[in-house]
Amino acid sequence: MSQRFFQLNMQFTRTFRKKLNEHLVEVGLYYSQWSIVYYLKQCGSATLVEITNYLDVEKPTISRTVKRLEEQQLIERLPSEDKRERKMQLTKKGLEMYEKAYDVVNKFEQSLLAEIPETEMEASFRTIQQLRDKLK
Amino acid sequence: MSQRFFQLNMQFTRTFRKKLNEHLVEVGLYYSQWSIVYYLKQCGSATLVEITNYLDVEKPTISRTVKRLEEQQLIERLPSEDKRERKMQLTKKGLEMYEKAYDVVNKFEQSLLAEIPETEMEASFRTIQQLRDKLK
DNA sequence: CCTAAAAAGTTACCTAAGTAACTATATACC
DNA sequence: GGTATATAGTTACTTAGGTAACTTTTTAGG
Repeated sequence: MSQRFFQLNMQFTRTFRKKLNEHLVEVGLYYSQWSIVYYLKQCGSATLVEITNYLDVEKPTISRTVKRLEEQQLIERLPSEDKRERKMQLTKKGLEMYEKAYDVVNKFEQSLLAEIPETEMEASFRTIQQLRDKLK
Repeated sequence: MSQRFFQLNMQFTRTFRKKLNEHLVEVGLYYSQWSIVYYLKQCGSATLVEITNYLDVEKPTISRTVKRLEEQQLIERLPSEDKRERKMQLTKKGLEMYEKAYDVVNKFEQSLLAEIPETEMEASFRTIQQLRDKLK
């Protein structure tokens, strides 16, 4: 049973990402980009290391995705005292993108959640949280 | 709350794969390879399309991973009537690999599951299963 | 029987995530 | 103040996943 849980969950997240990407095509964003745009909206601005810590993804991966977001002019660099760091924030265009993408993501997630009891979701949330904490 | 569940779960599976890969290094296998070896052990033999359907991963991805497993002589081709298909099975070396990797994976998964109540795990399993079914 | 459609794999090329090794800047310590 | 260490980010290269387009073989329909 335990075996199967992890396998099932790996498969689910793979398909989840795939389907969400299909929906995000219409606004011109990938899920990986969305997760950074989402974070920057919440916190206003952040360095690459801060994004790395929040998403728990390695620096080179973040570096590349941030580069693409900058090329699309969805985010921009902020001046900083520490010359090593790149502090980024959403541009006006990025904020508009956030609004559009939020709708797409939210609609998709809500459609999945319909009919799943809240208590079950809460139990699942706790479980995944505990599992994640153990990994660290 | 729902928002966070998907984000949390994506992050968890990413870290899960990473850590499991670190453990699997000692037997010389990647998680993606393990999932194919595991399936071939369960069903005896399978074509690429059958593996594709079981894992819900696209054909080119499976094709590449199978190629590597064959190069490592962990799996081998079986003769088949349909000249299009490649029916694969574990070699003797592949079976030995299965045993070693099974221990690694099982130990890792059990260590994560310790202290998590069974009822919570069952609820989580049902939830992920329902979510996955909705995606299809 | 012959041709069109379907199915199994492969190839080429895209994004996503990882490690290792590097540069440049900032901090700590003697 | 000068040197060693730590931190931020990048570059090069790996595996993992995806799509689109292709070849080869099989199946279906006329």
